[in-house]
Amino acid sequence: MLQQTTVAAVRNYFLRFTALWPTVHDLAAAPLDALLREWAGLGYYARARNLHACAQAVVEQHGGVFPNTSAGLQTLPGIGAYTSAAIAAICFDEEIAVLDGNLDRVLARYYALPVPVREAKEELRAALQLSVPKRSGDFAQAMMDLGATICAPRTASCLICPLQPDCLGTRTGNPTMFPIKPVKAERPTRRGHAFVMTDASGDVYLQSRPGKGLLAGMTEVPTSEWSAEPGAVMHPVAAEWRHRGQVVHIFTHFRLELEIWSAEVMPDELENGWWAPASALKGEALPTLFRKVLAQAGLE
DNA sequence: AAATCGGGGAT
DNA sequence: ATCCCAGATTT
Repeated sequence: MLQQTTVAAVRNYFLRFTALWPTVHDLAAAPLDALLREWAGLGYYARARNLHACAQAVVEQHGGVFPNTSAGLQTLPGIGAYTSAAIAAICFDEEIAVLDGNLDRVLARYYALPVPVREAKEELRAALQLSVPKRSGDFAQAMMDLGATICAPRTASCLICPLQPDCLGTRTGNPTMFPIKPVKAERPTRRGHAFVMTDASGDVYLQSRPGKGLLAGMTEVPTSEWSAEPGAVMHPVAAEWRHRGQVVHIFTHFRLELEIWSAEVMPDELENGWWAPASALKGEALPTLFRKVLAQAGLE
């Protein structure tokens, strides 16, 4: 859950998940749909699929016991270079370097790294590995906390930093210029229409998104294609459509502007999805985008 | 190597 | 408005 996500955002999700599924066996036995519903709103939904696949791999291929080495852990779905090293160091005292986003920044400053971190990741890892002590888990967490507090993204409190006086970034007089950021492509805008349909009793028409790609497997209301130029409105069924304004949503690599339409329709004209009472929307696997859409249409 | 994949808190 | 978060996987 914490991959690219702050503790504040994760907190309640973690508490909910561990209450619902206290053991790896519980998680492996749960239906994926249940995980996606509980994950809704947290983002990066591939993580929920990976978590489920990981639990099943641990149960089915490792007898319900996690591997106790970084190499073994990294074979599991969703557990990559950082997470495998973090678990191995913190849980099993493996003397391995743990690099998260904080360490990228701390090390880029410490070495006054003249290139973006991505171009020197393995060199940084090798350099940090030389400093890993016996208490590797404590060291990993201490270094991450140093990055989160003293060597923070916009503020470098060099006067109280224990890495002095060796930090080359501090010696440059401008440590916060590191890490050097790669030139970022500007975020394009995509536009489309979203259609919120209710039946005579007020139930809302929902459907599932495809199993791959953006918001894979999550719940949505029907939309048009999303494209650079706003297409003409093609309502899914004939009805008295009302324009309910616009929803703007920012994804990692594009900005989305959806025109919101609502109407009461005849239920038998729709087939692929299902009808949900407004009171049940809370429990659906609706990502934040579609919760915004429903709110804009006057539901939720 | 580059692109994909969410959402929100801090500034 | 911008940055970036206890990154992983696919292309």
